[in-house]
Amino acid sequence: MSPRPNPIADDGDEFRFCSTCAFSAVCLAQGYDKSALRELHCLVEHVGPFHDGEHVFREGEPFNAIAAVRAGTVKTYVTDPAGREQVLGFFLPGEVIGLNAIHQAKYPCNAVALDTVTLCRFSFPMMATLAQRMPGLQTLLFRLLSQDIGKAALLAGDYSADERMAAFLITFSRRYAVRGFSPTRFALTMARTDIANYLRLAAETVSRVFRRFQDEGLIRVDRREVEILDLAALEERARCVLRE
Amino acid sequence: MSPRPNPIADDGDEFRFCSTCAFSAVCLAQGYDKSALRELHCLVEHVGPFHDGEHVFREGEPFNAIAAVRAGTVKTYVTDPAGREQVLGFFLPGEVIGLNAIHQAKYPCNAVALDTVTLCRFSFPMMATLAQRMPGLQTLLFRLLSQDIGKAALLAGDYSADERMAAFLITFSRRYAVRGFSPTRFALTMARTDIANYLRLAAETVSRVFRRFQDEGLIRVDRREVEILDLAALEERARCVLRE
DNA sequence: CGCTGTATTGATAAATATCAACCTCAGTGG
DNA sequence: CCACTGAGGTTGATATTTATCAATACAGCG
Repeated sequence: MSPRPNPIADDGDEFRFCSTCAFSAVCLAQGYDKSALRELHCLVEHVGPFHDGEHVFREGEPFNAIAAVRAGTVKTYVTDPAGREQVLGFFLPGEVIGLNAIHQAKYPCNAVALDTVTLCRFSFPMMATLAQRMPGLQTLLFRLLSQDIGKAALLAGDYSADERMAAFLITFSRRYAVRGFSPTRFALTMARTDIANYLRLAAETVSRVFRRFQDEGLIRVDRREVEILDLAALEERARCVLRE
Repeated sequence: MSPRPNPIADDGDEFRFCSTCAFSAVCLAQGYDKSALRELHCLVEHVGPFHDGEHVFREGEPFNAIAAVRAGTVKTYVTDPAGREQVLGFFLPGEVIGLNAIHQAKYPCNAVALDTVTLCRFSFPMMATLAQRMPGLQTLLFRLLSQDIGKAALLAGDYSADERMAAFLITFSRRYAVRGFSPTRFALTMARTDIANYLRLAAETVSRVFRRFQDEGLIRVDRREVEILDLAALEERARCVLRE
């Protein structure tokens, strides 16, 4: 799919989580004993791989588990009654999908693999029960949920195509950086149409903004490979979206 | 402020929550005994009134409590580095504000009263602790948080001015209806500029769409009073946003 | 009454979408 | 090995939506 290997979280084992996983810090940081650790591990089920285009879940399916992306990229989207697709988000290794399904007890959107995806699936009912006894886990869940409210609101604002594109690139840069990958050089795993749809732009506009950014020396784009040449300048453009 | 009295939730007492409050159902539905009920009540602090334009909290302030709106309307918004305001949402009686602050332990946005607002404030740390022993409360919190992720994503999509305005009116209609008020006749408590900003439109566009809807017989608008004349037709226009 | 802030209306401008053509690359199969 | 093919991407010309600017209306209030 992409010219360089996809970022992949290192696999966990019986006593360690995958290092990039959102849940990895819970036990250790809180100083839980081995039995609590093991209990949490019991909830984890490694699933996949899902291949490019395969669905992880579909809108309306009963919800029973959230999942941390272990490798690959997941796209979530909905389709309106007229069949128009609306991309809701992209999820990289270490990020959690399915949190928006708790409310209705069924998935409110579709989730599809953009490349080869593996997941760590956690039974949500069991996790909630365990969270009763593990304040740290409960706190983590509250935080993850709260964080997603903010994320969803980020790009909802009224910003120009340039501002949204810059913010898009910066968030990916940072999300890769957190997981130990280069913040200035990465491969976008999604098509231009997906980026466009996510940012409420036409695919042609995405092309044009990429070109403009390249002509201005901000980035270098080759197919889906992106190199950020002037991170500071790009951040400056994204400032109003990211509010810094 | 508005020509008719604002919707107000009936006050709770030591043993009952305000009837429209999101938290009212927790105890009774779960069959908790009086002591648990009293514990939850101990967390509640009635605050306000806040008057039109007064801030309930401001961006960056330390977070320690979520609050259910008891009366009035709260607007949340952020301002970007250039000083441009971005309205994030409006909160009616029974709805909960502050959920997006858990993540960073400080409020990520401003909250301001649009009319006379009273709140029931709940200490979040205490609530989280109590939720350890009350599965129903934990579940409610998870649900409220999850729900807000979806709400934030609703209007983030790429829809026309008409579609967004229709969806805006329909959601208010339904939210009032849930609280026992007329779904077809209500007063908008916010200015046109706020509606416009929230929907990523110019205030002039809001005026024009209102006029068009009125000319088409969908609604009747007089200042901030709205009457929905053809609910079905309006819902039809909002369908793609609400996905029904 | 006249002021002030909010809302409406009309004319024009700007941003972005749409349409159409073309390019490029990775497969694919002769 | 190489032409064919098709999906994804780019580019240019034009259309459309919505914003912006400017003027006016209108209610609320001292």
